[in-house]
Amino acid sequence: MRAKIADVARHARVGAGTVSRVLNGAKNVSRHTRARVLASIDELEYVPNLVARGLAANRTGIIAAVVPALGYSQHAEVIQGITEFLHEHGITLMIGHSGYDLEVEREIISAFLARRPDAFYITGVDHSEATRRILRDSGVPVVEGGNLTDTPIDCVVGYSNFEAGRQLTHLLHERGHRHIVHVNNGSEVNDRNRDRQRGYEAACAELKIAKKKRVITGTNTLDGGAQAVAEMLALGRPVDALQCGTDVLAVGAILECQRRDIAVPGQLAITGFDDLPIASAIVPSLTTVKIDRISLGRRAGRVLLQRLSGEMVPSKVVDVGFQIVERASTKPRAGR
Amino acid sequence: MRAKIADVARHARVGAGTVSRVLNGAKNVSRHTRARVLASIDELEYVPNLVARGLAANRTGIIAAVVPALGYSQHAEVIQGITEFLHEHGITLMIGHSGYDLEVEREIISAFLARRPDAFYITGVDHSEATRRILRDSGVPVVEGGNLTDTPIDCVVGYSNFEAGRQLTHLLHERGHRHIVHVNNGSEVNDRNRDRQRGYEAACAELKIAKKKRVITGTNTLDGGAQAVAEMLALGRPVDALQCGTDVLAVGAILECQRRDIAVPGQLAITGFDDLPIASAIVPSLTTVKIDRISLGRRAGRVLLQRLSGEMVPSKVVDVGFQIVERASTKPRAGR
DNA sequence: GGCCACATTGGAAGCGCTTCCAAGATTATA
DNA sequence: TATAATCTTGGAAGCGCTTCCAATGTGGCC
Repeated sequence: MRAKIADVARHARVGAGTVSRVLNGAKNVSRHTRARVLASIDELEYVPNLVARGLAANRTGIIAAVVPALGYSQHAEVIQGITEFLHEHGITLMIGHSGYDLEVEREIISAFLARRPDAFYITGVDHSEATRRILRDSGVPVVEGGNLTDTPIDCVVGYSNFEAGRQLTHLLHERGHRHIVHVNNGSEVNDRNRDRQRGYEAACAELKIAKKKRVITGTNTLDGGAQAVAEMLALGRPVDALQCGTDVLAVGAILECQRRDIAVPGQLAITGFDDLPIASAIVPSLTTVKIDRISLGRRAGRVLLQRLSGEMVPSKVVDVGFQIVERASTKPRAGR
Repeated sequence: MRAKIADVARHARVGAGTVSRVLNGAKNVSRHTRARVLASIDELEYVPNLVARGLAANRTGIIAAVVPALGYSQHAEVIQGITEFLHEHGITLMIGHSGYDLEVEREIISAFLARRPDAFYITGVDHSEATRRILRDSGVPVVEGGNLTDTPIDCVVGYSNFEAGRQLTHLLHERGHRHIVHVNNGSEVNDRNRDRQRGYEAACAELKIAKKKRVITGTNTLDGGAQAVAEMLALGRPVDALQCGTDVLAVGAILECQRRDIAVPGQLAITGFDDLPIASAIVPSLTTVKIDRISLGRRAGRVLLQRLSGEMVPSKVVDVGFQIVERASTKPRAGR
């Protein structure tokens, strides 16, 4: 049988309360007693039962995270950042994925709540009213991640997808493009992609360039990107730039252009979003938006920790910024 | 305040034990009582506290998973599969990553054990002796995933990396290649990649083709694949095929060949491993090994569930198989 | 009608910990 | 040295649930 706190107490000839105090780093334990307790813990190979602690202390040391899908490295990286940071603080992550469905998201959050997590991380800033209410009522700190909003449930750590989309369009405009089509992933609509597109639309208005019918692809896949090229050609109007909502779409588009012998960026400039590893390796390399998601995750972890230690968070909204990386897929066309 | 079981009991005019029985689907509760309890649960919006249940029942309903890194979609997909399956059964996943470091893996497992998971999923079949001992001593069911072994800690769900590597080499041989170099990722050595390489070596021996010095790249990245091409050229011997340990390396190699104007598969055939989405989209499309990782995960979840319901598992070793997908990167060279 | 087997139920004990309170030990102060 | 203030400490209560045991109720059977 595993040793329990009473065994340690008996072995060290102290009360259970004292062992608990040693374990939790309370300062009012004499050096001598502490040493004896630590020795006993060592000898008995005692490992505290965190389930029991969770019940007694009403703190589980667990944080619940909900992402749309783990398979996309973007989300996985954020989770990795959060885990890395929190692990150092003895906190464990419980994970679920919603498949981009807000109703599923709500269900998962309800289910997680029964496990009494100390805090929640959820992806994005769009959630059903029920979700917002459940989370608010629970009184648990919540960090939303991956975008910005003025009305977070509690806190938000992200970057402005709107502004990034807007700046990309401006970049294309500066490079001489006037016929820019936006490619969005229709099947996995979410606030991040929606805001990127809104940024594009805002820029079009600012620049007074005609906003082309955007090409909606069925899925956020390489195939979707290829299909977008086909749809663009079918538009029957001149298009000189494709602003894709994700790198996956953009890479799919580049590869399709390779197959169709469309010169990139000569005939068609292409931009992505995410700076996946493939973005810098593909020929031509892809202009895109880079977000350091591991550090976004770590940052979210930090905020989570502050919130649950009761510390006041300096700001409800943490902007980790983004960086536009210009590469070959949008280089100005030589000799024009 | 949240309702607790005693509140429900009082409201339904029954004992707490009866409510518990209703909650846990015990059959010895009269229809009438059950209905009354359910009504009270509904009315009070009672949600059981799973932490307390975990302590009392000595079952937490949590399964711990340890992967090398979440950022690689392969692992994320397995996790997604496990989660999907287990969620339906009210089980939640606790997740950690080891960064391909067996010592870190041990630490994480120790830390997780304090949370009393009902079972463990861990990636791969290579673990430190300490890890194996800790897990054995804990008496918790363990599923190792992603490879096969005759000596699992408990159970294993995977496929034969050895056999896949071996068959790939045979395929290249059938297509007329005799100078095959294996590219492995040196920095993240793990049993899966090691076994793929061993399969290659076994095939070389069987086919009596000279085994070239394998090119070791520093990292499992696109850059690593590009570098492998450089190293291969520096070998100063004829090489007509590159058998890469992962799709990432293979794609990196294809892109480097594009830059260096090496015809694939004309001058050099290339194979990968994993069947990432990019494998079928890239030009030329990549011959690789496909594993349905989501269903591997679901399968692992099923075994986990069987193990912890005490059910006898038909076999300690579950082989989910793999599939070699031949694409353009190894098509026989025309006219020879 | 009496007895037994079985179904149903209430309630106490206990899961392993934290935390509060009160008591005892120690130190500072006069 | 006496007293107050402060540090340590043990131990009980309690976190919200499950589960066991005993008690009650129910019906069948002779």
